[in-house]
Amino acid sequence: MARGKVQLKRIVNPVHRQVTFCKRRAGLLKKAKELSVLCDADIGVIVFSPQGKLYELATKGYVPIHFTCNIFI
Amino acid sequence: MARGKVQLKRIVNPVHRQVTFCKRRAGLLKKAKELSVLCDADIGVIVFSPQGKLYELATKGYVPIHFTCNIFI
DNA sequence: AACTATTTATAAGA
DNA sequence: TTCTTATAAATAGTT
Repeated sequence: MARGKVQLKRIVNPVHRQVTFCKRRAGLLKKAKELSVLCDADIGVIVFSPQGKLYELATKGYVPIHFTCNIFI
Repeated sequence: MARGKVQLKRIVNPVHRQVTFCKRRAGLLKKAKELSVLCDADIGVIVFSPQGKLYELATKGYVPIHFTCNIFI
């Protein structure tokens, strides 16, 4: 986005990919929380790394989403 | 964000809130899809309106998230 | 982990 | 209510 347009395909370089993953994961969470507050909505964001690790969850009132989705997927 | 900073609290005006909900919901989904593609991650985004209606889901490979979360939450 | 140059998202307006 | 545009926010590349 900044110094160069984003190419919408998998980032090949592992270091670059990891950095982008962290940055954009934080950005996505922030956006989700903003939407939740601004519009009075409940939102769950579930992110899995390629290794299948559950990374985060943003929700306003549904804590059970965490466990439910984690178990059944 | 544009013509005026965002106030991070519930938008009182229903029309304004609905418009913002639609716009930001689309934005959140786009961001989720980008993160998924760029970083090879699986992501689920679940949005409930204040009335409890399930609005969308963005995921790369886990269609079952839809049904699972919808049922158990 | 900080810093910008830019791109992207979007609030307000048309 | 879809389109525009001025501006805020996110972030790619860099340090």
